[in-house]
Amino acid sequence: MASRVTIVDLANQLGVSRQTISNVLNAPHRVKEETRIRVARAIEESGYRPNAAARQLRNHVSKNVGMRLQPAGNGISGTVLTGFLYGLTEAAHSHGYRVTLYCADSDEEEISRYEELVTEADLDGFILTATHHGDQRAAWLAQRGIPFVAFGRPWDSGRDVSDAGHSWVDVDGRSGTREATEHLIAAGHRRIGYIGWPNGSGVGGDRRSGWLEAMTEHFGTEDPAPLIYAGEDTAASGSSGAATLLARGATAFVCASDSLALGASAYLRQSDQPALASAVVGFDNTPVAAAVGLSSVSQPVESAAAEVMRLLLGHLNSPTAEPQHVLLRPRLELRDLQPFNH
Amino acid sequence: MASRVTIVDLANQLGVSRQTISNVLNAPHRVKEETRIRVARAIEESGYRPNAAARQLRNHVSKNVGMRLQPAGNGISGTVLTGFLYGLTEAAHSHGYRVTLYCADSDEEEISRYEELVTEADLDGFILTATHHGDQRAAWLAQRGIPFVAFGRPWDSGRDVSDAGHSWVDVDGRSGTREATEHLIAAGHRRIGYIGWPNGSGVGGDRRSGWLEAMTEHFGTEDPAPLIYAGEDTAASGSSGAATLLARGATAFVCASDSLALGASAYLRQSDQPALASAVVGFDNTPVAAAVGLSSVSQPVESAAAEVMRLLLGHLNSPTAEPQHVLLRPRLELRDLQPFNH
DNA sequence: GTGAAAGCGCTAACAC
DNA sequence: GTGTTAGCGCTTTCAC
Repeated sequence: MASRVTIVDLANQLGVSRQTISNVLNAPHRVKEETRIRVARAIEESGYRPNAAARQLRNHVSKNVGMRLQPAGNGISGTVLTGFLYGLTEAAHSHGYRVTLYCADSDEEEISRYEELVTEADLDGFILTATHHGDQRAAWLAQRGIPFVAFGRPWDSGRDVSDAGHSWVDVDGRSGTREATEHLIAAGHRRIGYIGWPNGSGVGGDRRSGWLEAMTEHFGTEDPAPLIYAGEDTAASGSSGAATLLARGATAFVCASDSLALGASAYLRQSDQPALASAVVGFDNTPVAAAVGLSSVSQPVESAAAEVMRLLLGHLNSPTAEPQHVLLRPRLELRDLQPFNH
Repeated sequence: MASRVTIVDLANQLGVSRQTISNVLNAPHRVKEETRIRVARAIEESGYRPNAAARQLRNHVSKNVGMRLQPAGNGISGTVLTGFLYGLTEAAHSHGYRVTLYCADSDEEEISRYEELVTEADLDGFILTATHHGDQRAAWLAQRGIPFVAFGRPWDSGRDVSDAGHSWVDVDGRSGTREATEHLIAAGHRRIGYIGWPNGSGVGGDRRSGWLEAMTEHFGTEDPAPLIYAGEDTAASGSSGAATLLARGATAFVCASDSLALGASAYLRQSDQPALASAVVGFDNTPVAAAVGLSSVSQPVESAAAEVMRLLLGHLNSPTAEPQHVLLRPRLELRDLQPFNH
């Protein structure tokens, strides 16, 4: 038991009222400079820390924000989530906030968790992932004036609904695949294939559109359809994609994920044009990409987290703040392909 | 603002004292059955939730446990961490606890974070990862009687120091590679190679020993050294390992990681014995393994988290509880190798 | 600019 | 068994 020093101890010790200590901390301008310095120094030396519970009881503010953790497989998980969470925790800390985690199996359950966390633990705000148009959670929170920011644009059956009435931060997948495509164009490629997922996923469509944009811009009139392959998110599907598109004359490949890219590059390495294996770009810059030396579009997850926190603070500090949207540019991580199958 | 109903509202409404309400919640045996039921029902109907801050202020107990998030690359991260965190959050919730995250760049910084989180936010306990012998953090916490449990045995320059004076939960890597090896033996293999990391890492040594044990047990007298390959944790290194060991007559491969296994299987597929590619087993069952259809040893991270929480609760409820150690068996996830490079 | 009073919502201790 | 008293540590009035 560290003997906790309270505001009263400090006040007695300094011969001032506890209110003065409180003011030094919360409203420094109301205190005479001289007193302020004397008190501040004493706080420093004594190791006094204002008790969060007492503050929370008084203010109904916990300096805590909540984020739901999805079971593996749903929404973001793995490396991207880890990086985001790390960034979020750091950003929160640097603003005097903490991050509380919670789980839920459905949106309904998440809402009852909100109810619990807000009334019981006074959580100040939330970070949402995987929002969609007409999201019950967003509506529930908005209706009660509980601040929140989404990581990820709200998608609705493949369409981006950026005009949603709430703040969000996202990574611009389109810009990422566009940059990847342009990199390949600059390297002399002209027939660049796109290996992705079937229509319907917002993220998938977004990533595809960057490739499409670059291709259209540079090689305007050609029909892009023959250079597109869509399948499930596995390496096997990536291989099939590479095989299919190679047969159609593709010499380079932009992929919607590292799994697809892994399969594509593996296929190419053992094809009759193994050099093309290094003309494959993946997405998300997962550890696989690093392990095999695959170029990949890297999401700036920590910056995204910092932005999320920044917007959330805006809402926390002024409840009437307008929703804001931030779209971050990913970075193309270029690597030399490791000759890992020979 | 949801109109919060407090213990006083409820007491007035029911015509009992607030203490009775409190008793129904915290010491039901002291309340007459009839009253208890009446109060319990009213609690249910009114949606009353005891305020955490008030409770915390009174009890110096926050019903919150803390866990440090490591920046990507250090210690566990990615899928394993995500799964563990999810399991931890669920387990905590089911016992009425919440999980608070924090960051630190070093052990020293983590300790100052403890100080802050304990005195300021009344965190009740902590989960440690990557503990080692003579860990400052463990000593600091133990000295102050702050409950904690480690995920991972304390390793000291490659040696397991299971006798550490604190509770831990870990996954038995040895048992995992042993099972993988025995699976391959049962499939008719005899010369089974091990592709791992250089000596020095506790986890690496642990995983290697399972293979060694199984080999020694089944093929006693043979010198295992020629069947071992050690390199960095990349697919390229896995390929080199497979090439080297294949030349020495290996027909199957147990790997310390999925990255290594990925490289090994890719190498084998394009070797003159492509069928051997399916005689490769990885470790950690990451998304790569799933994507390429690689068999892999899977850590029961959610059970590990549940166990961590169970031990932590033990310490939370009785501060004098003896340290306990739990070693969990991983599971061999068998997959049919996808022909992803053709 | 500083101090005094009051109360946030809860529970341990005690009295009834 | 149930009610009363007191106080956890803090901050927002309001006097001074």
